[in-house]
Amino acid sequence: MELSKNYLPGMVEEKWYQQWMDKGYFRSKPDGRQPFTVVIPPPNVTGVLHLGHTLNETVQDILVRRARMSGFNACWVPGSDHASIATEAKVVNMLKQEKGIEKSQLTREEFLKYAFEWKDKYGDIIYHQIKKLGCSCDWDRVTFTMDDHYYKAVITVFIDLYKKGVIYRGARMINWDPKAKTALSDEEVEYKDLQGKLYHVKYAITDAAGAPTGEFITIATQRPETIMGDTAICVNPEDERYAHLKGHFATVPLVNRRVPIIFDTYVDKEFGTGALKVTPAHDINDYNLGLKHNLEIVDTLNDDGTLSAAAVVFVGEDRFVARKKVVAALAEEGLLIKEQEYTTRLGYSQRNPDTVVEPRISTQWFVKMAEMAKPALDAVVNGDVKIHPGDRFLATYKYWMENVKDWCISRQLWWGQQIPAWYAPDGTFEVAATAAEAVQQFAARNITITAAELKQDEDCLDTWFSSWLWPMEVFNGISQPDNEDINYYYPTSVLVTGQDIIFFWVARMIMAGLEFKDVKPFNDVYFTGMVRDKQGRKMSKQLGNSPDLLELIHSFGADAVRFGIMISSPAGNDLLYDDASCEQGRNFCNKIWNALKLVKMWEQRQEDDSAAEAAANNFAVKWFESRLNEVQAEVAALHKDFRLSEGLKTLLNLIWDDFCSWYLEWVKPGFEQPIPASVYHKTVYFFEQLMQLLHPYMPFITEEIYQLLATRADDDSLMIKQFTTPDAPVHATLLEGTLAKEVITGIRDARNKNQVKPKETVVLHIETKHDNTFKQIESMLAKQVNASAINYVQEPVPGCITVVIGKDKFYLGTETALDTTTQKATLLKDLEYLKGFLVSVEKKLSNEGFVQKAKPEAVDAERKKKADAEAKISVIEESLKSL
RNA sequence: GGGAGCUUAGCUCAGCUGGUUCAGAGCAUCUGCCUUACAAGCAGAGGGUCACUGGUUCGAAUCCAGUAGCUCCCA
Repeated sequence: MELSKNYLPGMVEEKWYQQWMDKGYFRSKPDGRQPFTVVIPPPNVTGVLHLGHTLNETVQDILVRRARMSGFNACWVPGSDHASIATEAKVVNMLKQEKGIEKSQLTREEFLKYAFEWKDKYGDIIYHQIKKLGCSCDWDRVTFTMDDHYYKAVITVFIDLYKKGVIYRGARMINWDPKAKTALSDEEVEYKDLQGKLYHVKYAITDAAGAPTGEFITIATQRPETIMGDTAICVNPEDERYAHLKGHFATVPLVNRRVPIIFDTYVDKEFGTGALKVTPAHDINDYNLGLKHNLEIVDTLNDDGTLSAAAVVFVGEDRFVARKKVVAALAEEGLLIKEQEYTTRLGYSQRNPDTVVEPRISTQWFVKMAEMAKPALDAVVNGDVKIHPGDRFLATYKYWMENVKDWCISRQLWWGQQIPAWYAPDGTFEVAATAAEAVQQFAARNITITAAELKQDEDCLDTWFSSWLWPMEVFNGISQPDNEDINYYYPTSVLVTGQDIIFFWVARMIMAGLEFKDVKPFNDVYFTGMVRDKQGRKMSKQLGNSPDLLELIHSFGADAVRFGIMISSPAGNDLLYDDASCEQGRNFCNKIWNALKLVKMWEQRQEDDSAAEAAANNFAVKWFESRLNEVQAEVAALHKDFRLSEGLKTLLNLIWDDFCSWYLEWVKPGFEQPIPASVYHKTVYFFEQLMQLLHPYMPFITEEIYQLLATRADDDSLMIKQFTTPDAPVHATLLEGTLAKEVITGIRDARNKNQVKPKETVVLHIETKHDNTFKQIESMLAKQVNASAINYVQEPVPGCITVVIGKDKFYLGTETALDTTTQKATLLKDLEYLKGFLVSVEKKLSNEGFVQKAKPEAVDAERKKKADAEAKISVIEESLKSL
């Protein structure tokens, strides 16, 4: 069979993914084996996968594939998230731009139909991408957070928590997104530093009787447009400037409202003028002050961010337009004292990043968090749930858990699970799965009402209120408790996700798991870093620095992309993505492919082992076997610590350097020469082992090579081939291998430095006390340094290039005219280094503190180093003399 | 303002429980090679006061404290 010049990933990937699917290798069903369960962090159905997902999915696939090859019943559940607010915004936009339809023109049902169409389209794109990447998900288990059973589960959980008193409905200060016109949770608000202005405005004072005193009080505010909602002025009780104003009132400009002057230590005397305008409807701190001092609440904003009728002036104007107008009006009335530059922090909506969030009082549904937080905190603190890497995120997690506030879960949206609360015309309500059940519950309270008279709550639930059930409900753990799957697969093994959703998702999943199943949702959490471009910038559509995954796969191959993303991604650290690392992956594939071509060339050229060649090659085989065993153990250890990037690097070196550059060159027969059969079979075996180790990282090329190396049975696939336990490596052999490499490199360097042409052969004379060591590697040594003959000598050979490696000396007989100066320079440099080294060792040994206090092993080691260095020095000195 | 992390070669990063497996890898650079698997390659080479200042110790890139700069999270 003719093998192509370079590795061509396209066909190979298509072919193997289809075969794996056809064979059902991705599928998992409960059986006697131990499960290894991973649930995908469901991507939002808002768009396509980006490199962050690529990293995530690759990490999961590596873990899952390795587990599957290690005797576990591996199950990776794919799926997607309905992403309530984000998707609804996208659908609303799409309807407006593509069809000219406003959301307000549609009924809820009509809108949801469009939303589901959107979800089908983008869900499919996402799944297609995950497949192209080679992910071994169980596609029979695809779950969407709005599937019927999932919907039901969310409603069940809502009702359950409501009945337990954990969910409540009430008017609270919440974060309002005026663009999406919905409430948000605290976590959905992102703060940005901004240059703003502080306006100093004076309010006229009246006495207790209402008569103007002619005095003014000046306040400083960043938000003059909220003045119309002021219901008090507050000063610090210890502030002497204002002490005389006790019992007085102030007049709110523009609306002439008479408001009390109150005293509270909350106000910072030093800030601004020391006097604070209190607007309980539009600031969380003012709200709290208002509660404390029983202040009136005047809500001057509409839900779209325009001023409401309660504002009296500038009604209907947008809040930012109103600000300008208010400032102008105040200036006109002579009430604006000054404007001052001021750095402030504004909250923006996570999903509508241009929209400034308004603090607003609103009746919403909340989850009490404090109770649930406690066990979830303990689970992580006592190590029941282990976070990787290290404890880096423990402090953050702890802080959030200990200071957690109630979770606003209602959203004024349609795309999501509709809140199962049923209202009677008088406003009283019952929480129940259906209207019929609600009717019964009303009846139990002696209220007779029909289902038709009931109105279901219009709002839907926060997306995260469904996502937090993910590890359970993908196995129907809530909707059908105690089914076979949930009992077998739960808790899941490891969760792989970005550190940015530690609170949104990870923390809440732990709470939900403990609350509803009394069992943590996963044993380990592996946080990946954020993918940035090579300049360290976040990937964003605006910058256009986010590569398209399918295009990357198309130009480099899926394995190369997986390689590229993994090679530079230490756990938890951000990674700077560069196409160059995919190129490196592609080159690696090509290297492996070419090694295959070489080995396949030998297939027809095997000869009986009787030839002396077999024995001569014995060392290479022995050595690589040990190397392989050594690395196999190393990789296993790295995996245990989730150091996947290191694992890949280790395998890259093993394959490229040890296998291709050393081993294959050592066993390579001469041009069109035969190869001993035993060596050939060993080589194929090693190659298979290497492919198996690499398979979790680069599944396609490894399977392809495995299948091409030998004729395989129909059900023989690398994907499901089980790992065997490595033997212990032979230490002495490894050392001999290292020595062989050093000698070869040293001699090659000497050839280079002395400008011996690569094609010119040399005669190699070895002066050593260990002839046997070199005799077993003689033929490969000759091949590697292009020596026509090897002799053993006791004396320096005149007229040769002298090379000293360790305690052995090598003389290269060559036809090239010799220039001893370069040799001398090399030797002198080595000598200088060794002498310096010897001095430092001797210094250590003559230090009494060291000899007395250091561990005896350390002292022995130093003594050995000293002897070693001395021996090497004398060897070099001898050589120098003979030059 | 509170918390966490980072600072090692031109660049991106490894360096676990202090001691030649301790100063390493990959990219980039330089020098030779179109050697019959691979030029997307091969063979070599050069390059670092381990941010700074102290401390602990016989011994510090590694442990501790402080300083500076950067990043992230929270208010």
